[in-house]
Amino acid sequence: MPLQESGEMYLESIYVLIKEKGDVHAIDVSEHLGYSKPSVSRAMGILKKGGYIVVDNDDHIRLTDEGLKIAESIYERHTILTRFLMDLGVDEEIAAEDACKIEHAISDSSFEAIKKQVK
Amino acid sequence: MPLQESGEMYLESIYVLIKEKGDVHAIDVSEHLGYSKPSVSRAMGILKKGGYIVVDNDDHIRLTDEGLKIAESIYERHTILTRFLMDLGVDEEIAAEDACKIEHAISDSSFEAIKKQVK
DNA sequence: ACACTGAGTTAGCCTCTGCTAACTAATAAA
DNA sequence: TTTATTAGTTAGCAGAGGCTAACTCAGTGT
Repeated sequence: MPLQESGEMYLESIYVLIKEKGDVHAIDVSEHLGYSKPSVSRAMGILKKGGYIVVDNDDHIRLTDEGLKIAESIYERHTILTRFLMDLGVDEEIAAEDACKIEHAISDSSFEAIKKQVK
Repeated sequence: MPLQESGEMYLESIYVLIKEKGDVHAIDVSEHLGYSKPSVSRAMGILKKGGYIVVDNDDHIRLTDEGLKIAESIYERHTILTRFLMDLGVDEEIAAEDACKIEHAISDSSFEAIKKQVK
């Protein structure tokens, strides 16, 4: 089954945390997203089963190639959309919030069109 | 309780159908959105209870002032966002589809910023 | 050695929002 | 008149994705 919007959020979160601290546990994701531990635990189970992440014996969360590909693409959408809204004069915080909603929703063609605009 | 995203969709649909045909029944909403009759029936119950619509004895659906206010604002978002994406070169169909997702998600400030851009 | 803390999991609840099946009631057609 | 169609409703299922409560288990401190 294909990834839901929430799955993309979790992957993005993992990706960002790896960039920031190099080392991610479920608890970090939990704090980063403001979700409860069980919510994250279940989500990790789904991502594992889907082949998007791998969890080692020390509970380190790692992205698979597929997971990384998706996380990178969502993260790019996030940064570009945030920048785009900020360029239009929207406050950084609100821009990031809105980018977060849009990033999972729009088509490739709309995103590419906006991306061209930002450059 | 405040309106969910789906509630906004139904209101917008009712608004558009009133503009098109002047007269709306649940079955029209059902066909317009591609949802089953029971889904629409329940949604109408929720909108009624929330004071967004009124349904008369002949099952005509009518927007209340509050319902109209919201429907108009969503519809405006829809048209502006579609136009915006089309201005960037996105196909009309895809633009409308993406607008539909974005219109419920973004903040007023982001929308106003985009709106200024379109003018 | 025993108890506390922190992280992860399991079980199970809730809401939202789609769905089908099946009923009701009114109108149209044979 | 009896039947068929059309519209709306009721009952109940499914799955996504939050949540709390409570358990496990490892590492730390007294």
